[in-house]
Amino acid sequence: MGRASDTPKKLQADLCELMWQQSYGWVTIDAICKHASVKKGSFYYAYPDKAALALEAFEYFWRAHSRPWMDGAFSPSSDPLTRLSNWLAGGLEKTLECKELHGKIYGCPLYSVGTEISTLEPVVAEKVTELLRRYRRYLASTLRDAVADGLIKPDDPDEVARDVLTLVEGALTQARISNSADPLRRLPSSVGRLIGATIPEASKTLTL
Amino acid sequence: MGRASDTPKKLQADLCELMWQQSYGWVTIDAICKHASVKKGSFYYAYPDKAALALEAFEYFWRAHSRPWMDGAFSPSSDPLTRLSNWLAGGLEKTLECKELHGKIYGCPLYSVGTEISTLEPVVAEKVTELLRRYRRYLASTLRDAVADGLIKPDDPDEVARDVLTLVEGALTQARISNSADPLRRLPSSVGRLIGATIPEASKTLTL
DNA sequence: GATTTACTTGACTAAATGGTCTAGTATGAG
DNA sequence: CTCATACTAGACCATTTAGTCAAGTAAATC
Repeated sequence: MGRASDTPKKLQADLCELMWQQSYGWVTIDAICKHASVKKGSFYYAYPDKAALALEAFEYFWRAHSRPWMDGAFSPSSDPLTRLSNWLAGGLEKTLECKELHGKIYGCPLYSVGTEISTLEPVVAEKVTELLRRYRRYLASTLRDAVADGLIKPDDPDEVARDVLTLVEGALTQARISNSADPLRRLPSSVGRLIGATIPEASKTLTL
Repeated sequence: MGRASDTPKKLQADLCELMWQQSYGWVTIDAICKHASVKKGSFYYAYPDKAALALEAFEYFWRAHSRPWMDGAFSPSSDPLTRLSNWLAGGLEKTLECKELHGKIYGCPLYSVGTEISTLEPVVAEKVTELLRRYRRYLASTLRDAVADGLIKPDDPDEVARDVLTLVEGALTQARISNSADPLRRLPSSVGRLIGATIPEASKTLTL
C-alpha cells in the first residue's frame, strides 16, 4: 500500500504552534511547509487548503495538549475546589514557562484563533465551539460535585460552568493582549468570587 | 495652506469597520482603499503602513462609538446597578441590530483585533490595553458607588471591575465565535453573581 | 524481484500584495 | 491673480502567495 507518511501529523502540530503564536491569517502555507520541513506538493496532497488542516490541527491540539492536561487537573481523586485550583495553577505555570521561553504570552488558541476566523471560516469556528464545550464539561461536572459536597450553593452548575470558562478565557485573552500574567494570577480569587467559595492555594506538586 | 482632506478620517472609520467584521490581517491595504474610495497614493501620504492607521482607527473607534455609549450608559444620574444594566442591555441591543443587518455577531474589536495583533504589532496592542483601561474606569467608579450605596459588599472595587470587564469581553468573544447572542443574554445574571447583587431588568427606553 | 500504490519533489503560473514615484489638481494665503 | 503647498491619481515594480503538475521515489504486496 505505498509508503507511510507522518506529514499530516507534522503539519497539524506546526500549524497549531504557529497560529497560536502568531495568528491564523498571518501564517502562510509556505511558512507552515518550511517550519514542518514539508514540500508544497506534500501539503496539497494531504490537505486541500489551510482551513482543512486547521480543522485537524485543533483536534490534534485537543488530543496532544488539552485533554491530557484537563484529565490530570480534573481527576476526581482530588476534591472539587482543589481540581479548580490545579487547573488554574497549571495554566499559569504553562503560561509562565512559555513566557520564559519565548518572551511572550500566547493565551488560549481556541479564543485567539477562534475569534479571528469566526467570520472567515465558519467550519473551523464550529470546531472551536465544540472544543470549548468539551472544556465546559469538566467544569460543570466539578461544580456539580462541589454542590453535592456542600462546598458551594446549589446554583445551576451548568450556568456557572459557562461563566467560569468565559472568565478564564477572557483572562487568557487579556493576558495575551497585555503580555502579562497578572490576569491569570488573579483568577483563583476571581473564580472563587464567581462560584461563591474560596479556591484553595495550589499545591505545587500537583501541577502538571 | 494647500487643500484640506478627510482621507485620514475615512480610512480610520473604514479600517475600523473592516477589521472588526473580518480581522486585522485579512484586510489588505487595497481593500481599505477600495472601501474608503481612496487611492493608494493618498493612503501612503496619510500613513506609513496599516499599523499606523490601526493605531488611529482605535482612537477613532473610542471617540465615535465607545465613549458616547459608555458616557450614556454610565451616567451617574442612574443608580449604580442600573448603570450596569443599561450597559449590558445596550451592548446586547447593538449586537442584535448588527446581527439583523449582517447575519453575523462581531463581538468587541478590542478583544478580537487585540488578540490577533498582540504578537505582531505590539504598539497597537498597547493602544488596545489602554482603551480597555478606559472601559475599566467606568466599571470601577460604578462599583465604588454601589459600595457607597450599600448595594454590594465592600470587596475591592478595582479588582471586581477587572473581573466584570473580563467576563463581559469573554462573553462577547464567545458570542462572536459561536455567532450567538446567548452568552450576552446571560450576562446580567452572571455579572450579578460576580458582584454579589441582582442586576435590575433593563428599562427599554434607556438603551441607546 | 517486479509491480503497484502512496507519497514526495520542486519548478511553474497567475493573481494579489505592499510599497514607490511622478505628474497632476484643488485650495488657502498674500 | 498667483503661487506655494497639501493633497490626489493611478501606473508601475518587486515580492509573496495560493495552488498545479509532471516526474520521481520509497515501501508494501505478490
